Amino acid sequence: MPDEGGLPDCSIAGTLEIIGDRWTILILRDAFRGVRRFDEIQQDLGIARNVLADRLSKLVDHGVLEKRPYQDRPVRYEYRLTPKGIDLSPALVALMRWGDKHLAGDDIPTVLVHDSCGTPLDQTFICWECDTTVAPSAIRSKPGRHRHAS
Amino acid sequence: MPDEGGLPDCSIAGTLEIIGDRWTILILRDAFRGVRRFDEIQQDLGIARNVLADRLSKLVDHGVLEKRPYQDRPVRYEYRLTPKGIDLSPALVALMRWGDKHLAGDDIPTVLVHDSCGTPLDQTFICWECDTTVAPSAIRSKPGRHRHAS
DNA sequence: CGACTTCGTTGCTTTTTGCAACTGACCCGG
DNA sequence: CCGGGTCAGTTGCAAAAAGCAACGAAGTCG
Repeated sequence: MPDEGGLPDCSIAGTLEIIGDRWTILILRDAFRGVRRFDEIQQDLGIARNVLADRLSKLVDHGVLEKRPYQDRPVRYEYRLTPKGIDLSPALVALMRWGDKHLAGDDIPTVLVHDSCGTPLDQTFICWECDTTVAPSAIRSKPGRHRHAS
Repeated sequence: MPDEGGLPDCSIAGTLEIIGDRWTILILRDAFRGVRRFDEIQQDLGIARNVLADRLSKLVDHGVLEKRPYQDRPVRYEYRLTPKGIDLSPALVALMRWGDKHLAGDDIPTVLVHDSCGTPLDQTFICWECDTTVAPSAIRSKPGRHRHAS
């Protein structure tokens, strides 16, 4: 993707520069699921090996994944989510939930539940001031701190 | 992307088949921001015209966008989000928030606020049983193989 | 009529992917 | 110590997708 001329006017664009291609989000999903080794990921996704190598190294460069040895005798590496990577979970979950609602039909592959009580979770917006959940229609967007107008 | 054999084992994969390419999410972001006409989108994103035409028609095919005339005398069309498309907002917001936190530094381009009180919003998981927000670390995923009445 | 606008399509070039074979480091059994 | 196996990539080449610029259609305006 061509550089948009310095800082993106929208954080979505910036985020997509890092994870916005056909495979990267799937690689991250695997990382969340515990699929962390090169061959494992490759087989799970059916991604070309060279492309996988490229995506992994970019994710490491961006600090989303971390490459670390998981055994010594033959040194083998795995790719683990960093805290920065783990912070992507709401995004992955949002994509999953959209697929559940609009694509999956009868067969919802995975449900997220509250660890302690087992209840399926909801993902929402919250206004701490009003102490209430906020529907998408009640959201307004405001320009943030000092930046040239669009 | 090759069909993964009928049922994706994960709704993320299914969702990405529809919106998981370099431009589509940006097109949707524009739709949310009110950028809805062909030339407007094309200029805003710098996307190639043929690619834009292709993405728009695919989004219409999938029922995420809707093509409708916005004037008659010369018939002109715009692309509007359907309810299905609007349902993607949590995903877009999650991507935006990640960019805000990890990429933008001091300079947060856009802030989402509660329409009625102006307070910045939070995006969280909620357990209605416990009536509490749930941190990502307290989320467990469960296979959801069977019908979960809609 | 010719110029201008909006929304694309067509043809061609460049970039990115996909594929399969190959390297290299290490282990193990015989 | 030799051949086979595993894991983590790399290399070279073909195929698919994206980028670019020019062209067209359908309508309005002057």
